[in-house]
Amino acid sequence: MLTRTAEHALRALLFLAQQPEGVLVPANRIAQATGAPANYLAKTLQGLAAAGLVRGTRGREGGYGLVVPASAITVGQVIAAFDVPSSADRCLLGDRPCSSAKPCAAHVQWQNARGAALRAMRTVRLQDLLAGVTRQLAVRS
Amino acid sequence: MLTRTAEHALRALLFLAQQPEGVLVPANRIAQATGAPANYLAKTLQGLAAAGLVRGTRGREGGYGLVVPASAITVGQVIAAFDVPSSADRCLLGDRPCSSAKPCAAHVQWQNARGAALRAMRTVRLQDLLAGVTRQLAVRS
DNA sequence: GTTAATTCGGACATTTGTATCCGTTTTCCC
DNA sequence: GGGAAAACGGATACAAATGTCCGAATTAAC
Repeated sequence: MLTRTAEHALRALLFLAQQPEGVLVPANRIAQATGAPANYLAKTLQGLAAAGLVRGTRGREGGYGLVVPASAITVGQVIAAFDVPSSADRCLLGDRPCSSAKPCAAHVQWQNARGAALRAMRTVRLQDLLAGVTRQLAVRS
Repeated sequence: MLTRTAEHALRALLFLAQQPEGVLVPANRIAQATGAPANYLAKTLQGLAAAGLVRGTRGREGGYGLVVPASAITVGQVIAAFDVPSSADRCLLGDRPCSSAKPCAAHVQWQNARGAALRAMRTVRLQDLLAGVTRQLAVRS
């Protein structure tokens, strides 16, 4: 369902979404809070930054923060930020290449099925997952 | 969406579903028809046999055939036959373990979202993907 | 300025998924 | 019974994902 990297990313984003507006959290702290390997999460966060979901600020008192509100980020976006450029879709039936232009007999049905699964992920926003979570107070050490 | 192994498996099953009832097809032939690496597909087919979806018959004139009709196999089953025993679901929020018994705040929402995506795959049967495919005649060399 | 805290970026190590190879066993055909 | 065709099953090789390490570059505090 979720690649491991995307799962780390999702946790990190959910954690950031619980921070008060404008507060930056360093990668180390995020890793500690979400239980992700710190060094790897650092890379993952850079990926999220490249995708425009978070912004990293260097230097002392720096860290990461959401660029976009949690109501505007879907799980589908998070997944999409980490999947490969999608290997030129092979035909479900046999060897030949399969495109919308020259579809195989199963093409449309398969597209529909995949679409339904993706839609399910695209319709869930981070905010939805946080329903019932009381916004965390700003507690800095 | 689909792991590569599951994709091979799905193609193999769809190919078998197009065979006339009772006809066995050797793994080599399936691999050739679906464009999968022959040696690896052999292993994959053993997995499908273990899952009870196909049956392998040894010896000359042997091969693989569906155990269950295409109308009774869902894409979800094929996926499930090849994913890991599902690493004890970690909580979406933070480090602690998360279960239905002691759910985190995001637990229910996340379960629902995953459920919707899985349901989309479970509702697609192989037969649905083969709509519009004329059943292939038995042409043995 | 100097120092500490932080993101950046590359190089490397480890693990897991994918693929290959080869011998063994079973079964049919002659 | 002997040979060929096939599924089994283990050992190994390759590739990609995941995780680790370390030296920059940047920024704020003092």
